[in-house]
Amino acid sequence: MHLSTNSMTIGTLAKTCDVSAPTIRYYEKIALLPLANRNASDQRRYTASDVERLTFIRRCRDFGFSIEQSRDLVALSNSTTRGCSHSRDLAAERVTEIRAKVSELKALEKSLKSLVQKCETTCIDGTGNDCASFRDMRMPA
Amino acid sequence: MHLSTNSMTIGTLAKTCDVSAPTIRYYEKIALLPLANRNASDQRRYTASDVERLTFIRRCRDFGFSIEQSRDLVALSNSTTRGCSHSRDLAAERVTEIRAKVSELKALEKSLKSLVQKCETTCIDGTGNDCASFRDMRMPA
DNA sequence: TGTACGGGTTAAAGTAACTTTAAGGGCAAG
DNA sequence: CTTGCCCTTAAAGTTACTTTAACCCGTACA
Repeated sequence: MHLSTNSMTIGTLAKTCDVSAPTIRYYEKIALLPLANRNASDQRRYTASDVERLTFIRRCRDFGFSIEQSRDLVALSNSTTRGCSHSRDLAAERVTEIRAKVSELKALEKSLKSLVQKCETTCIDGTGNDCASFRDMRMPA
Repeated sequence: MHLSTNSMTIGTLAKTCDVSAPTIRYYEKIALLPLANRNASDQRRYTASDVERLTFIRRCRDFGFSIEQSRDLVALSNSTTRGCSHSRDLAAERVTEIRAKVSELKALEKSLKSLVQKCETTCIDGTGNDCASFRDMRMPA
């Protein structure tokens, strides 16, 4: 596999940035990535700047930003005239959301653990109908 | 609103169990709920046992079980012959998944916070291109 | 009596963010 | 020369619903 940084195949770009080739085509279709250059056989060829852009997008997605938010962030990160304070604010918002999600999940973990606990202490050999956990889960608010 | 527990409308069931009416119809379509009884005007009518079943499903979903897992759990919870150990195991698995998700999110929170931090200390008034955070995010692995 | 309102009904399309499938072309190695 | 891997496209599938369009029904009010 020849990986001259100046004309990577989609497969190479995919491996380099750790996304799938269909996802790259999908990103192109929704214009998150620009239309790729093509070689004589009409195959997409990519360069180092594509690696950078896709890596940036991948990071955004890893950070939990939506496609549309990632699109904004790409635009902001390429802007020479606008500051990055908007991006900073977006990131700060994400931090808040993530904190909320973490507490939510912790509460959920606790509930589930007590469900398991109850199941273990009250109905190890019982039937579903007798299971205390199930009984409680069928009770409306 | 007459809410004789013996013939609730879909709207009443929805409110009681805190799910939307379209969702109830959807659950019926995918056979997570049985075909509802109809009144003379062909409208769905529900009873207390429907409230129990839907509440149970709602709980499963709140616990983060997929529709298919919830379907299993409903079947298990209604079984008179099979124990609930399988459900207990499913719940225990969820706990593990949730723990992993929590650590993941915490790590993410940390990264994002340092991103915000960097942005604040190095480029409050800079352009996107100069922003240290952006620069780093474009660097492949 | 008429009509406006707040329910209910259906099927179908939209959503996010891809993944999977089908059906095919190109090219290098064995 | 054929096997195998990579590439191409468009379209359908996925999850768990939500939204929309177009309609029916019973009742409360003027």
